[in-house]
Amino acid sequence: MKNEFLKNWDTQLKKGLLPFFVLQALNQKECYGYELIQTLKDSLGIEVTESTIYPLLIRLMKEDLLIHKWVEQQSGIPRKYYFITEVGKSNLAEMQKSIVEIIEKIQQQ
Amino acid sequence: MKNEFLKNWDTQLKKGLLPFFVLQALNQKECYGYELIQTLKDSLGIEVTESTIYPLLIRLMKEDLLIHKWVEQQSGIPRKYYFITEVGKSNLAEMQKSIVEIIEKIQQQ
DNA sequence: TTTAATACATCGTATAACAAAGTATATAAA
DNA sequence: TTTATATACTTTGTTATACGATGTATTAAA
Repeated sequence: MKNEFLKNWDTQLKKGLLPFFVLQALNQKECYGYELIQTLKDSLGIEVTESTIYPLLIRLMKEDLLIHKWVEQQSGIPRKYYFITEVGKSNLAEMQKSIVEIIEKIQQQ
Repeated sequence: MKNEFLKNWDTQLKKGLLPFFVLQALNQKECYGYELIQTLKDSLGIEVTESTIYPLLIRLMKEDLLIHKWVEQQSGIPRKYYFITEVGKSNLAEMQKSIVEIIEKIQQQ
């Protein structure tokens, strides 16, 4: 079991990595919010709650990195699908560069 | 020049990585606060201000990951040297494991 | 004598994850 | 039938932490 310090640290680390992982995921395939939570968990082992993901998606839309489209379902609640924009793609590319640099710094020490 | 989104993202990423880099640096060699700012910049290219590093060091001491010792100088202001504790070392080891896992996740996609 | 570098400290602000609570639909179990 | 569970989106309040701004003090160089 992780101690308080490590749990807290994990949370802070997530603050930086989550926007990157979300843009990365949406760059590969459009998703709706609830689906994204599953995707992050299944493919990356990253656990996020709805109260984290929905405000984040709203923020990324305000920054013009994402757009959304409501899609009605034959049954059940409509889904809000998110798509990465060109702005989103260029920002993601910058983020990838930064991440690669940081990884190199971590590995070279 | 980075846009607002990316500058902000850099800051958030730092929130997670900084405690790791600080512990890592102090694990290699004890430092005083002002020296640590130079070390982080010179060896990792990470720019932090005093209003970031001093509260962080205080926090890591409260968590028992660090201890400090004042060292008087022949001339000038006394220096507060920080040393990593056993608790600090074990937490750093956990952080290293997490970081390695995250790097693997980033690289495998 | 004034500027800059060294060295430590603190206050206020902004950002963002997350718990908690809420709304709504659909299905399976009791 | 009622209840629980899963799906799907939203918002409010709390908490953690980087950082700008500001302050104190010492020393050396311009």
